[in-house]
Amino acid sequence: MADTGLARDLEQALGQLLLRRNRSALYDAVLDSAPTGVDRQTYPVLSGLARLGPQSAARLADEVGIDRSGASRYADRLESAGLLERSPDPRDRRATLLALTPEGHATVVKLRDTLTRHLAYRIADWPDWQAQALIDGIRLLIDEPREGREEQEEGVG
Amino acid sequence: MADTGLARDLEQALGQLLLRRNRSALYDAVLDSAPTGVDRQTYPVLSGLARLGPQSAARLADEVGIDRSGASRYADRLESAGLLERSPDPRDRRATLLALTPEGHATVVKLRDTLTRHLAYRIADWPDWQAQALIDGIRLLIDEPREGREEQEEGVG
DNA sequence: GGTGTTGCGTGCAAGTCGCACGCGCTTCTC
DNA sequence: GAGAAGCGCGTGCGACTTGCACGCAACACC
Repeated sequence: MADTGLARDLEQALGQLLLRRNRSALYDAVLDSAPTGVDRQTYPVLSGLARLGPQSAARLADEVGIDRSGASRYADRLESAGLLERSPDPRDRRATLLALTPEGHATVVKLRDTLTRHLAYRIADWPDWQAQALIDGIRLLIDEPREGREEQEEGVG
Repeated sequence: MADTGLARDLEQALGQLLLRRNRSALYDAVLDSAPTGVDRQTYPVLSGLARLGPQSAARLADEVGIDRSGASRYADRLESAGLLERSPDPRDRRATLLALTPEGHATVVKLRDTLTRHLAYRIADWPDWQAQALIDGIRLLIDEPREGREEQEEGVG
């Protein structure tokens, strides 16, 4: 069982990781070369949609952690960039389903591949167990806080 | 040596962790109960100052990853909240040193302790090696991108 | 059929972010 | 030493983001 010294170290490390500088270092280079319509704001929406599949704006906003209004606006951008399509939900004509177009899907795949390559380069010298432990640790860390939720689909787009 | 499958998993896990929702889950509860002047924007400045010791606004902004103007403005807030003091640098009268007041220092310590307690609770069931591997992994991940930099002081406030 | 609820998209105000400017100080050059 | 060039700081400003609140359309319940 982990003691408080470890917790303190983790707090420090996590704090560093979440600093804007380091978040940017991990993502900006990739996103700066992203196609029109994709940027720091819209990428999470795009990526979340790939993860969840066609979804309502509200559900998507909740997944990403932004306001519904933001999700709607960013969907506008992605839509005019041809990466996303709105279609009425056949089951509920109030609802609008947001779905990636083939181009949108291809974009997500390409961006993810680029990110993956960057990361692969960065962890190239690590032993496998170290990388695996990092992955497991992160997953443990972000799975727990979801105590309020039940459904836990993890479909990869 | 880590292969690309691991990199892909890591990309997915990291992406999730950096989502606004999860970042918020880790920090918002603590920051919402923070004293006047401390919020999502000013906390990194406060914390960075504790880490680096008295520093110029420019250096601090670089550390946190925001613009100098932002650092200056957030310093204003922290200053009027009594958590930070500006003093002219005796070596260079252009420069202004930002330094925590005793109250500021106490605030950082308190907030860090709270964060640490939250994390300790969250990792309570983990085996030590898992927590340690997560910490090491994060540190490896954020140390590498600093290739452009030389100095690497790690003083804890 | 009527009433309350839900999902959506937009208007709006507050806040954030980064560029660019002007001012004071330092450093360099002669 | 005196002038010029460079640097650090704080602020004005415009573009953008963010979340609340509203109105509209559609559903659900009685």
